[in-house]
Amino acid sequence: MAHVNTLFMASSRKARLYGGMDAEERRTERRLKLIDAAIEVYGEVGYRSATVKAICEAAELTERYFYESFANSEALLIAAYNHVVGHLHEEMTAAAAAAGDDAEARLHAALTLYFTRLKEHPKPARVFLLEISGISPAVDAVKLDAGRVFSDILVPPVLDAKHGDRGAAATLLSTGMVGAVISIALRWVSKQYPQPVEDVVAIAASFCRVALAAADRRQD
Amino acid sequence: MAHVNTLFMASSRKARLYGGMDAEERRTERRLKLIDAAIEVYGEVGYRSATVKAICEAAELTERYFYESFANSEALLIAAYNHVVGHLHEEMTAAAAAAGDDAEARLHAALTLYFTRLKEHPKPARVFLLEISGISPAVDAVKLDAGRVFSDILVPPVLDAKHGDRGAAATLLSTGMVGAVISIALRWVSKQYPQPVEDVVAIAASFCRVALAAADRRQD
DNA sequence: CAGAATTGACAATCATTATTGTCAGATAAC
DNA sequence: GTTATCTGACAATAATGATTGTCAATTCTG
Repeated sequence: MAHVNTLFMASSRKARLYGGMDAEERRTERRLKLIDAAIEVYGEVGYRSATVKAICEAAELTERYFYESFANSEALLIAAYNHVVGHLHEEMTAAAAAAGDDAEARLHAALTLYFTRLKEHPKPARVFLLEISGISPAVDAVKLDAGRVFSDILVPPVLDAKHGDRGAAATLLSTGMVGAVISIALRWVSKQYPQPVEDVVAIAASFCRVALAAADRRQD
Repeated sequence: MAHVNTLFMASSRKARLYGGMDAEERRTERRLKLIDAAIEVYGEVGYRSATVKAICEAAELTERYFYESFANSEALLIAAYNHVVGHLHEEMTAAAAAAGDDAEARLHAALTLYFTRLKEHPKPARVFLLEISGISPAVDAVKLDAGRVFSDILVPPVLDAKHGDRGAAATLLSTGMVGAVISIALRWVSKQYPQPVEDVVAIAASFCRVALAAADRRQD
């Protein structure tokens, strides 16, 4: 941000063009290239062994641009994670919506999309299943948040009428459900997809049904 | 090992006593002190920020003795993990055995012991729930192994008569079950035990029942 | 007590990588 | 073509912590 020419920002005139893009476009392009490179490199060697230098080389950019877009390594990990997971969650939501109103059918559709994408893209899969664990409190918080979204897509929450909030038991139920699904995914991915998608979906769904049934009971 | 006086090892004569202990006793005592100190320090600041120096200070030993007992930091983490988890598994097995023959009752007893210990010992709990994730392939393998043992205690495996092995689906089921229980434990611990033990046990058990039911079906 | 083994304190080395800084060459605007 | 801006390569700095080495003090044996 410090690099932007603040002198001319206020005027309506665009910044100087390079390769047909103005300054801001170039910056966001570089940012995206770094995120893609990060996913690639994390997928190869893991976050912990991924040096800033290696990521920059993969992105065909120099360290200078790394620090233009990210405060530090961890910020890039978080950005990459949100990039991958945000997109996946959008797709899952769409798949669930397309499956109609039946909770079972929606669950099945969302899970099928999830495991299908996991199989199609092993490297991003690695990023958000493996690399994200135990880095720092900040990263943990991001992961926790994503878990909540994931859970809400699979089994839409039933709000406690009294408190306008979900109860403590419901929180543990979705935690368990997400933990089960992620663990299954993790093993499936790291064993290089031994079972067909449908089989894995069926097993994952059986754990989701625990939360689903509890939600139904709470509805009454 | 290189420090042991090999010249006199072969003879039946004990090594020189210090503080009433012979050389080997002193070594294993130091090793244990290091493991205890590691659990303490990991519990305070986390594995990642735990320096060798800090652990040695907590153990009231110097770095020299660290490298006498462990090749590196990671080796100590693994030893500490196995120490904690091994003991816990023994207790769980005993609790299950004491509960008789009913699968449900055994499951309930094992889970109750598990969550009770978690609450009694927050620091060791941290070590094997949090600190163990994503350190290295070697550590992951240790964790995977412990997961298998944990699963077998909760829901004893039904072996496939044909292959003398559990099927692929059964593996994913136990993975999911363990993932659910661990995730629930993780959140419960990190939120400082908001619910009573029985409630948490009940929720965890509902996920275990998925695997239990599947095992029963396979039995027929 | 004399001598050997053992211990504790601490310095020295070594390795790794993030982060900042410099500068020459490339590119666009006028 | 000239100048200001932007870019890429790479060096310099800094910080951290693991690992090894040294040496004097302590504790045992005979």
